[in-house]
Formats: sequence, C-alpha cells, structure tokens
Amino acid sequence: MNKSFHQLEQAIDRVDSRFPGVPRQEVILTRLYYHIMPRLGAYLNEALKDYGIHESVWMTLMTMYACPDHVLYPSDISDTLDSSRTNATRISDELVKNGWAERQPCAEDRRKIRLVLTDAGIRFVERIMPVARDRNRSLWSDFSGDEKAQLEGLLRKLLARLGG
Amino acid sequence: MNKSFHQLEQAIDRVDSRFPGVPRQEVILTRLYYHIMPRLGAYLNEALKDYGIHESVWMTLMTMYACPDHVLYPSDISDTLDSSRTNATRISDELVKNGWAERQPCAEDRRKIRLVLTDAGIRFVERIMPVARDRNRSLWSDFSGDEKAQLEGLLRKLLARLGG
DNA sequence: GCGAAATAGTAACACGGTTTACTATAATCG
DNA sequence: CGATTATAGTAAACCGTGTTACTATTTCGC
Repeated sequence: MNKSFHQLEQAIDRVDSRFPGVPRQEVILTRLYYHIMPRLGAYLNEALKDYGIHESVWMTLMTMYACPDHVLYPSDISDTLDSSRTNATRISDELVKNGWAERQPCAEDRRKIRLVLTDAGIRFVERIMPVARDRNRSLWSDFSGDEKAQLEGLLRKLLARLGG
Repeated sequence: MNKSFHQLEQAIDRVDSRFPGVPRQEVILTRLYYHIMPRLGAYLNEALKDYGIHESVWMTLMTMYACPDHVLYPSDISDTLDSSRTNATRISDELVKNGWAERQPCAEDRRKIRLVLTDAGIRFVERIMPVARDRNRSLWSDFSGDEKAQLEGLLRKLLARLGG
C-alpha cells in the first residue's frame, strides 16, 4: 500500500488517541479522494502533453466536435466543464491561438460569440481521439463491469450530496 | 440529476455517433471524478474559511498535533499531504505567521528544521476539531456502512492503479 | 578519508483555476 | 414604452500548487 497514504492513516489513529471521536472511515474516504485526484490528472494529461494541450482543452475540443456545425458559445464551455466563464475565455483564447477554432460574431444575440472548430481543429480532434480513448480504457481496465457500475452509482450519489 | 453533468453525457453520445467507439462508462467515471473534486474541496473549505485557513493547512495542523511533542519536519508535511516540498515550506510559513508553530534548528541533522506546535496552535486545533469532524460526518451521512466500505475498496484500487 | 551522490529547505517562476469588476446587449415588468 | 434586471464575454488581480534551480548538509562508496 501507498507509503504516503499509510502515513496518513497512522496520523488519524494518533489523533484519535489524543482527542477521541474521529470519524475514521469518513476521513479516510475524503482523504483518499484528495490523494487520487492529482494522480488521475497527471495520468490523463500525460498522454495529452505530447500534443501540447491540457485535459480541459481536450474536453472542450471534444464538446465542440460533438456540436451541430461544430459551433458553440463560450458559456457552453463553462457549463460543460463546470468551470468559470473566465476559464472558458482562456480556453477559447488557446483554441484560437492554435488555429483549432475561430471566433465569429453572433447575429441573433450580439452578446454572444460563435466559436467554430476549423478544419485543422477537426483533424486534430480525430487524431487525438484514439489516444485519449486508450488512456481511459487502460485506466479502468483492472475494474470489472460490476465494479465500474458500483463506483458510478456511488460517485453519482456523492455528486448529488454535494449539490451537483 | 445535475444539469452540467447531464450536458456532458449528451456530448459523449453525440461524439460516439460521429466517431464510434467511445468507452462510455470509463469516460463517465473519469469525468464524474473531475466534477466532484472542486465541490468536495469547496464543501470542506467552507467550514475552515471562517477560521482563515485552507484544507491543507488544517491537515498539517492535525498531523503536527498527532506527532510526539508536536514536532515534525517540513518534509513530513509533503509526505503526508503528498505534495511538493515547496508547498510544505509555504504551509510552514503560514503556520509560523499565524503563531501556531515555530521553527527551530535541528541539532542532529542541521539540514532539517524542527517545526513545533505552539500552545496557541494546540488550542486552535482543539477548537476546530469538532467542527471539522462534523463536516466530514455530514458529508457521508447519506451513505450506509456497506456503501462506504465499497467505496473505500474501489478508491483504494484506483489509487493502486495510479501508482499510489 | 574524500569525492560523489543524495537529501532538506527555500526562492523564483509558471500554470491552471477562481473572484471581482467592467462593458455591451437582451429580456422583463410596471 | 422605459427603467430595471439578467446575461455574455473579457480583463485584472489573486490563489494554491508544481517545476526548476539553488545552497547547505549528510551519506555513501571507493
């Protein structure tokens, strides 16, 4: 078992002996979640790094690829990624800078900006797609169908608890 | 169900119809994990915010509280939190700045710095402890013992997969 | 013993993200 | 109608963290 996590478990026990009443399993679950996150991010970004992008940019490209005419608005980005508008702007900047998307004014609602995937963007998405899928598949390859279904259910429950 | 997550699920399906072969469940699991993380952080930090600290500072205070004589070295912080040395230095700075800990030279190994919890630090920890525990308990209160055990097992497996 | 390699702590900088504040446009309602 | 309110996008500042580069000290291996 992981060294650093083991260390944390011991700390929990020592705290309990001085100030009894620690909700042990709850703390462990929470800390496990924290511990996994940066590693999960690193794992997924590792494959993307070769292409000079970050997970959130990739997710945005995928979302645009899925849209009719490959068009969306920056706020769709923040909705889908569940992040701030500011972040959507920054991601848009990056897409444009790399020539994968372009900004167009929107006639129907002039507050909006149409963000359109370019041909280069489409080719880029289709080139990366197989790599990204392999990563995801291999990440979960140790898990049985039952385990994945269980975990999905439990995570959905947790998300709901957190006002998802 | 969560609006933004629902949006993401639809995007996955649309991608699949254009570029078939998406590992649907795997992608959903991964994205669920991403979606939950910031909300979990916000939930836990909300209670700590009133006391002017962040989750990682709290975890460090707890760890120090658990140590013999309330002493540890900055590298113990990075081990326990699974974060960089630099981050341990910054957290140490914050503890010292707030009067919760003090730095002492270490005679046995002069590369090291002894970080000692002050009396004020101990009082602070004991004051926050009940609040932090309540938060953790209430976070997981919807989950049965079985569910928590299941989730713990699955998360440990995931951590192991990620080289934990 | 001594030179090479490892380890501890820190500072400077980069990165990905949020909050706050602003402008422009659209929708609402009295 | 017109005034108010809501929404879309962006810029500026800040925040928590990681990477890289450095110094001081200890440990290792010849």
